[in-house]
Amino acid sequence: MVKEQPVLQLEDLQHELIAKFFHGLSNPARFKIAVSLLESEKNVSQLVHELGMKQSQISNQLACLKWCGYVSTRQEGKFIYYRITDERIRNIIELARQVVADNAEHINCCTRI
Amino acid sequence: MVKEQPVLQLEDLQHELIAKFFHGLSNPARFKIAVSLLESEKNVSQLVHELGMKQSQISNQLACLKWCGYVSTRQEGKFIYYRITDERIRNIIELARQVVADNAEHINCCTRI
DNA sequence: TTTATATATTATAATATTTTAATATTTAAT
DNA sequence: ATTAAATATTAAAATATTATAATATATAAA
Repeated sequence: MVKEQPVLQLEDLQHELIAKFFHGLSNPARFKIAVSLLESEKNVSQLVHELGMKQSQISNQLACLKWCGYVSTRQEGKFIYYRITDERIRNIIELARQVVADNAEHINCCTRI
Repeated sequence: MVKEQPVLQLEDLQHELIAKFFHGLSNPARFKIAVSLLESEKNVSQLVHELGMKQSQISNQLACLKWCGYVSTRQEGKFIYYRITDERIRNIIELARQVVADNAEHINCCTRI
């Protein structure tokens, strides 16, 4: 009666982690940064210009993505280049793109999210 | 000079839709509901008991998931059964589970998300 | 060693999301 | 027709997230 509790808690924790993982990709700014970095590694200034967002937002969202392991960095002089750490991110985004393509209207008009 | 603008805007919109799609799975309650429904279709009461959440939360999150096309329903008397609409959701979650398994520490300790 | 440029950090105001309680609606059984 | 059970909706308080401006830090060039 008590024995299964720890397993359930672990599973619960795992689910919360995965939800948190999705949360990383759930913000439009972060998502666009991730998609852009899938193309090639880029430094902060390049992202600022390409995406037209404020530098502080790009930096903040990059910090978030890095902290969660989505992206890694390398320094080259003054510049810091960001790249996608795990190529499986590409697969996940591609799958999501397909699902969304078939459900765009639904998702677009949803006002509860 | 002006010609490419609409394409960029469309792509931007598409990215926002995909981010919104991820947002659907980014809430622990919604994510646990989705995972549970992958196992089999379930009615609201069953989810309430299984997940130990308030009925109004389950209903609200189900409405959200339904609105966005993640789940569909069928009625059987007083009961409304929910099921996952698109099996590709399963693949996306499975991929995410793998990535998270290799990055659990990172994601877990992330305080910026 | 100043200065300029690139990036990071912090604080905060604005906004969005989540949870909950209360209430409404729907359906089936009495 | 009433009642009870299942589900949905609403509104509001609590909480979390986001965007921005201001500031700090780090690096390289002058």
